[in-house]
Amino acid sequence: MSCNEFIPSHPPETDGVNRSKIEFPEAYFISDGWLQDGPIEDHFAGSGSGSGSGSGSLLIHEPNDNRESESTGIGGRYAFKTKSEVEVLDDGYRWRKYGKKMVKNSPNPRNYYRCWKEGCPVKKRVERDREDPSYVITTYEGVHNHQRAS
DNA sequence: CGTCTTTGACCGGCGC
DNA sequence: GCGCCGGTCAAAGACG
Repeated sequence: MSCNEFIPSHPPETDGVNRSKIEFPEAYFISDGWLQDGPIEDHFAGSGSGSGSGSGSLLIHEPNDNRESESTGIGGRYAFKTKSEVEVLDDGYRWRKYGKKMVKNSPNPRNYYRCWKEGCPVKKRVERDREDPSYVITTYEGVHNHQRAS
């Protein structure tokens, strides 16, 4: 509960644009890679290591522009690696923690959050970096169906 | 009193 | 067919 500058409650609505830029101290975005057991570091290493650490901005990349998922209820997936101590920051959306799970790949537990709003298919998954506890990997799934309500 | 958090257990899916 | 893992839900408890 110290540095709570900003938290991407959800990726910016990319209307036709599958690319957005957000001000962030230090964060990396995972594209289609997705968070799985292993490739995580690979993606981070490739995205951050190559362009240098902490450039100052976060580049959001939309893996698939197919909105077909709407039928299923899921919009898209977004993963962020941020240097933060807190995962739950109220930036306009409320998140309700609905589960904690220990992943074999990480000595740290994984937290599951869901949009507090009813009818909001948005889900959030937060996990601490395996080698950098100071870093948190936040994964957003879906798009908000309602306006930001606080 | 209300709200939100936390833990455990359960279920489903997938792999071998 | 069985095992494993991830994911979700529920209830209780704690705190403000």
